Amino acid sequence: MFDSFKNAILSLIQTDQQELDQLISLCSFQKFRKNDFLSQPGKVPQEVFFISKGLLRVVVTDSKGVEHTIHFASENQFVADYSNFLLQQPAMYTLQALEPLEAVVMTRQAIDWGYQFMKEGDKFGRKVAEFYFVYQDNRVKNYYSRTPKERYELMESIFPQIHNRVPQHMIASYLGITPVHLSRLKKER
Amino acid sequence: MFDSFKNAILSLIQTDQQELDQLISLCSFQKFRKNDFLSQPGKVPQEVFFISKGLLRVVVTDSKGVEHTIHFASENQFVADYSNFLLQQPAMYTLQALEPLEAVVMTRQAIDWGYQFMKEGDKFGRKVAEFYFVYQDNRVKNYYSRTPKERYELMESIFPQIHNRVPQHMIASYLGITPVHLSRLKKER
DNA sequence: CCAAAGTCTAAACAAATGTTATCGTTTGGT
DNA sequence: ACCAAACGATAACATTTGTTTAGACTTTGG
Repeated sequence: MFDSFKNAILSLIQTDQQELDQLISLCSFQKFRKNDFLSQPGKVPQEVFFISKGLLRVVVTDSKGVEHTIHFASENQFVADYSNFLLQQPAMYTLQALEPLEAVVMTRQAIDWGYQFMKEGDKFGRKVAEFYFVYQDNRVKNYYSRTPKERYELMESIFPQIHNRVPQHMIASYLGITPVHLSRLKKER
Repeated sequence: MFDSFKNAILSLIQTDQQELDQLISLCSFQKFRKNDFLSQPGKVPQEVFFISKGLLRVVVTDSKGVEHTIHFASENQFVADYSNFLLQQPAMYTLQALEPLEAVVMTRQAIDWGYQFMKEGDKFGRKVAEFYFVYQDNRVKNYYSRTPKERYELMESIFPQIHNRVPQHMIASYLGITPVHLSRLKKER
């Protein structure tokens, strides 16, 4: 149940079975149905999810109530409203399962315990933060320097399978355009 | 010369004079004139800068040769092509001084030394990565959920002084619009 | 198995944003 | 102090992207 979670940790730091078991004893395992919400805006995030199976999207809702799908996350990825988890401020992101989903739930206590007591706890946190910084930095870079059409082609080359897993209007949203416009771009190509 | 650098570290972790002095012995101090480049695309970044005085911009150049100003950084901030520093890949960012600038230069060796030998080295790296993750996450969030006009007003409220320090075409670029359009938005307001 | 909801495409039109060119003004170098 | 370059505003026009609506097709749930 926690195997892929353990492997993810082991790929980033050196640890031992005892540390891992103690960490896992502070975590839980949770299943979600399609369309379920893992978390919603308003309350301060108290957990980070590690997806062992399934797919979800991260949504931000603007001041006019329009939803923007800004991330997809699937197997073997950590996901949360990590900014507001760190800042201990009310969440702004909605996390919604797009497929039946299974996730390890790391609570704030588990994470704090890891930083305090695991030999390479801080290194683990550093690696995760670095990984997601790089991810976000790429997003920013691409948003500035690529047209929607280029972003679409980039996404196609990186995620050839995503079309089969999520509706196109979410992909359009992810690309920062409307579904109608995405349809147009696909035709033009 | 290294005072603000020391304070920045002390605000994130606990350390002692000896650790700090050893770290600083691995760093250098460098001055740049206005318009000088701190780093340019192509070579693998080997340093992270800490700005003690002045202002710079971070630029990404797209496939058509168009420059996009994607960040400004000033006093008491760390700055680098951090993604490619971490990935050890050729830089994509240009760092250019917009004012006479003074910076502490942390080399890769200094940083690796810190992670290996400072008691809270990894924690420091974690805090920095977390800080910049939050910053980038905000950028992404705002880019998705705010119009250029809203981003302009947001920037005005956060950086009321930036107009006096950088030309408007760089601000327009930062907002993701053309200078002509920014001029229009300012008029409409 | 059917009805309802969701999905994709398409067309016509509207709004936002980009492009180019011009003109004063400011700035920087000598 | 002078001149060339950079800068910011503006207008006219072009292009991109959004909005609305409609229709065909698929999926879903009872």
